[in-house]
Amino acid sequence: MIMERKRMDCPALPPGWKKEEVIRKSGLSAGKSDVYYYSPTGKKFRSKPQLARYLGNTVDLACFDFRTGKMMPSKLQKNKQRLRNDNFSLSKGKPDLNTALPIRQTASIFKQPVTKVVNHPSNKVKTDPQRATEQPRQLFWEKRLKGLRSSDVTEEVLKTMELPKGLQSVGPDMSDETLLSAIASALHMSSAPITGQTSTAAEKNPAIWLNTSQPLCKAFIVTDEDIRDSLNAEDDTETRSPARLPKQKGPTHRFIPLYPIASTKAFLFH
DNA sequence: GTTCTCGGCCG
DNA sequence: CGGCCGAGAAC
Repeated sequence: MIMERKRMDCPALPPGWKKEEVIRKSGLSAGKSDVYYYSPTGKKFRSKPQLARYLGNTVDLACFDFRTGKMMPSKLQKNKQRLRNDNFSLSKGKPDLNTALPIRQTASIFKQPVTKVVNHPSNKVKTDPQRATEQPRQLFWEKRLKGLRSSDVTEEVLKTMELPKGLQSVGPDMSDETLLSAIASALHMSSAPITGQTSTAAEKNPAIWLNTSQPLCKAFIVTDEDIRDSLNAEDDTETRSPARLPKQKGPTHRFIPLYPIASTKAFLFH
């Protein structure tokens, strides 16, 4: 009579890794269970530290739950380090969303917020009330969103989304992953229209011409058809299909979000 | 010898 | 209470 001795595939680990749960059948701890993992070569692992030692940097186990075998983003919050908070919460926009984005990262080992001085007794710069509330942002700060994933309320890590081919990245990191993070963040941070980088100069030399209030993507066009497709995709929560490639002809609307952003706790940050 | 299993420590 | 690992039992 073989109890649950199946070696199950473990999707959170690289292909070939198996997980096994063994119920203790006697002794004081009868009924408890032990969890083991098997590498593709068959080596047995019986603790998370042991697993981490073996995998090294190849897999980030920070949010890996050894017992369940799943990625649990809440594990990240373990850090007793104070949450750097609310540099963005003062800004207008979508206050109901619990999203704290990374603040400026400097060459120093400490992450330091910065304040823009817009008026000072010894200078004659006029206060621009519109700019005064705006937080200075680090150029290409979106790069640091790389590797971070969103999760739903059950803490399942969501599948990533495909982006329309018509969306193109700008800047030093052209990966789709960062592009998606940049756009999603832009939608959360402000109710202002998302246009992408409308200046073509930004594409040629983003370090100089980048509009930091817009995400790191080229300007794009959204058609009526794209909007219809996007709304249809909303019904299909399982296979959330990507919005279609923006067309360049026909009646066009700018400034429409391409996706209904998944109703999640959005991005969890380290 | 290796593998399996439960005890028990420690956080 | 649960994760981790030691060590005796089983093979």
